Amino acid sequence: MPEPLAKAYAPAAVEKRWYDTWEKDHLFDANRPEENAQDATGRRALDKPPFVIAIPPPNVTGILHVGHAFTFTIQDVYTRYHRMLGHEALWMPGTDHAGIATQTKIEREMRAEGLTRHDLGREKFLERVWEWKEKYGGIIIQQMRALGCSCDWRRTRFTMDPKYYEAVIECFVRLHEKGLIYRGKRIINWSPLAQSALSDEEVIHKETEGNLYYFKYPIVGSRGSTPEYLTIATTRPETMLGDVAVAVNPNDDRYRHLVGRTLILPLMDREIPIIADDYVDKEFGTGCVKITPAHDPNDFEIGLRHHLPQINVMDTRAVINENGGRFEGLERFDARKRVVEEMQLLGLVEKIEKYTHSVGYSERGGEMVEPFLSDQWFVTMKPLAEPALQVVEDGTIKFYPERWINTYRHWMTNIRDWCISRQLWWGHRIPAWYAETGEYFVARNETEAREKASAAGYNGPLEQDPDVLDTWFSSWLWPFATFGWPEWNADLVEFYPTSLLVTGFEIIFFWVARMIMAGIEFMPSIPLKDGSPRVELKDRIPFREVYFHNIIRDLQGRKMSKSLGNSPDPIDLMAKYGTDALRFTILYLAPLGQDIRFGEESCEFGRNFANKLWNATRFVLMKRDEYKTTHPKTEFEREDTELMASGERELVASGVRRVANKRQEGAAEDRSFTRHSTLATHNATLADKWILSRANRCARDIRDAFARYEINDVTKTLYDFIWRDYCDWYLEIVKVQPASTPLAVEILEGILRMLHPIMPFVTEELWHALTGEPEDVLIGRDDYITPDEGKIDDIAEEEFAVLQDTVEAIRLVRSTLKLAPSKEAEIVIQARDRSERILNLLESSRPILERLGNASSLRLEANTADYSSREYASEIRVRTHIFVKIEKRSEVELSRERERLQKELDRVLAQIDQVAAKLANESFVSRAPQNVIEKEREKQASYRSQAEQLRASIVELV
RNA sequence: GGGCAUUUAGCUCAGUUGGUCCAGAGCGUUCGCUUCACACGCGAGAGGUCACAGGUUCGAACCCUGUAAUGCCCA
Repeated sequence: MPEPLAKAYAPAAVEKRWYDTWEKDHLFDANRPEENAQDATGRRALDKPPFVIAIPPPNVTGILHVGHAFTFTIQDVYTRYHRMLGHEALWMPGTDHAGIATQTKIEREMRAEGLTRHDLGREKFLERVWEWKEKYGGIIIQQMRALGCSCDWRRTRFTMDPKYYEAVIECFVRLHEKGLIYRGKRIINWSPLAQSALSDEEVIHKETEGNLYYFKYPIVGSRGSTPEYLTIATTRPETMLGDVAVAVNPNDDRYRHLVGRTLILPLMDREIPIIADDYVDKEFGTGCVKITPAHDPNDFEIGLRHHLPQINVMDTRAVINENGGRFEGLERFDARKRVVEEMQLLGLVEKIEKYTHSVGYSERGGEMVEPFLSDQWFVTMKPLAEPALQVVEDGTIKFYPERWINTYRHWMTNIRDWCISRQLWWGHRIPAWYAETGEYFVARNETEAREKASAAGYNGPLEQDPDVLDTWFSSWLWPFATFGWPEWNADLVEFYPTSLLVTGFEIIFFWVARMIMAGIEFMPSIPLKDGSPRVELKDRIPFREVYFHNIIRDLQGRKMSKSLGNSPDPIDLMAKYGTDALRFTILYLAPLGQDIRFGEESCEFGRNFANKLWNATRFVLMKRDEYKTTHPKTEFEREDTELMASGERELVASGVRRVANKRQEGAAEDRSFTRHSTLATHNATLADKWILSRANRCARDIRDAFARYEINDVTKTLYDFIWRDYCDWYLEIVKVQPASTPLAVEILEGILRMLHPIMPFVTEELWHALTGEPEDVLIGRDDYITPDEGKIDDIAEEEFAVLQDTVEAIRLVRSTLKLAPSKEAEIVIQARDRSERILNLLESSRPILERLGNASSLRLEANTADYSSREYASEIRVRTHIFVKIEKRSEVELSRERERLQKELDRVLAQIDQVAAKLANESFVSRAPQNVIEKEREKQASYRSQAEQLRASIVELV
């Protein structure tokens, strides 16, 4: 017998114990088809349909924040849900190497020791990174365990694992062979802090206050004594050192005559041409644009069109170099100041205006990005983008919410080439080897490179490109490289494409789009299970559904950030409120496609709910024990005896049959609330039918909400059903209707299963308390509840509503009379309109009315007589009229009663006016559907009689 | 500048294909309760011109148009 439950739920011990048990029992471990494969074609190795989620790998440097807790909870819920639905559920965990973040972290550490990476050299530096990774890289994985994540930890992957590394290199080589990777001198986004190139996606544009400087460039060969000038406008004066031309629009009449002439570039005293180009906006500034091909992407394009030189005036630290003449050695912002000062001294500054414009900043380092001309590697994106757009457009991959298709489409149709080289050491080194001749050879390794070189007639020394690849260039392979691509294996064949991707929309370009491209591009090399080629797009895509969740904000709507200190540590929250509480709260607050406002105190909500569930179970256990002592021959016992006789399974004296290994027994699938017995269906009272109806309605609604990825709806539906229906009403009724105890037990057991994916710990604990199952039988292996829609009973719900309404009316009267709950009262209930049906209904639920209304005597009658308002306080409802007898009432009480009734009367009268107006409206009567009109008529009649009775009562009170 | 969202009770949000629930819940608030699971609780209240202006309709929180505010993405 389990220990009696404590009075309040204390999560800490429970969580640790169950998580350990789950891991020990391999609950999270998906079947390994490669171990079971029958033959080389991997003939169906899984006996269940797979459900697979590949985790968006967190940075190996990361620690868990609330945003992680949110996204991981969603993934865990779906994984556990599908596991219980009978799928081979696999949640594939891992981390990425986070090139820039990790390298800067280590470098910062080394700076404290007065070291730079160059002091160590590449090899030693990488050793140090690996050491660090081994030591601290697992923190977030441990934290995910605390969160309850049911990942298959045996399969944990890291983007720098040797096999994964090979996959990345393979991908590079194949794309290069296909001509989709090229090396070139282009303007890229340069991060002076990281000393590396960034992709367009790693740059954040922010409106920034700055100045627009108007500089005068003297025109060569000006006639007359006064020099002629052309005025250009720029936000980055320092780049003028690298100017090679000034451009005007060819249709600009102001300057047309000057095209072809030259200017003196001040400060540098260089002669530069005036050119005409369509790119120039006549309206902006003066209509004259300085052209600096080495420091602006647009100027770069113009430079190419006009065959202009590219003068790079900065080094990689954004310090002016030897091309900047006497400005050499100045940092970019100092250079800006000096340039402006000197131009002012020369009298060449026309004006300086305040100007707000968009400036790029590094997503990581936060510093201003410098457009920079350098040799980098690029992926040609257009050919990859086309099919990737198609599969989303045609629904082969579904987005939730759907509207993200627009964003996706926009990016895909305006896609630019992807700069994938990074000037770092930590990452996948670019597999290109350079010859002294300047030629280069892309190969899987140095040996292969040498072969290629000698085939090309070169046998001299080779040097590998020092740069590494963008981290995203490895993570775009995640959904298949984690399964061992490019090698064929049964895992890959069984589990790819994955089922669901759960991620934030902020990485839709970084990652989602690119994974789709990579899947389509690379998966054709892996044949399908039956050995046939993987040609169709639906077999090549990396996932079938994408759930974009939004970000978590604080209660003021601000983004969570370390610097604001408004980001609570999930580990603290779990310790304080319980992991289940955190999980439940976050999900409850998370409508699909909307930001979530979250504060630490929000967790009280989930904690209270967990505690409510805990106490409900305590109560049910208590009632069950009572029931068994007073009903020795109960359904429980009967069932147990029968089962024992049949020798089918071990029995527990719990009222809930053991379900362990049920699937293996090939028993008929019954996943409904009443799978354990038929006791719920015979002798069912109204309340029994009602709770069964509500339970199945709840099960149906959450199934639908799961399918729509409206997971907050799932939690809301469960919360309302469990607290409002089951606890508030049904358990109260069990107190007066002990015969309903077995059903209450069954419903509770079903509740625990429905809730388990969301609150895994408390439900596991309570389920064992309820069923008495041994530790190795887990709720997470049991079946999820399947709604029995035949049990959804509208009539029972409608009838029960009358009962609820009547009880609430009694409570209202008692409350306004300030009758203490301990004080019993004489109560009369009349069925209005002499309704036999209502009368019978109330009669059959008499004990409930007596108990919940706390009546010493209860009379039920058709409305034959009115009771004196001076003796009886009353409340009128649509179906019933309630009287509560009062012994002696003061004038104050009488007037309070009168007030309440008057208020009700006013409301009813207003209703009558409304209805009357409708019915008097000829177009309503002639055009509205018959049933709507009918309802209005009924309403009118009902309101009228209510008003009548209210008036009568009031009159008596005066 | 383009696009996507949001705007309902003091706060956070529900509101299903326009017609019942007098527009709901949680938190907060007021009143009353140690009623034999739960004070992390129970019962009863107060509190909303459903952002604004038009339109469609017999009927609009819901559909259409416009405006405003806020947020995000892209340029």
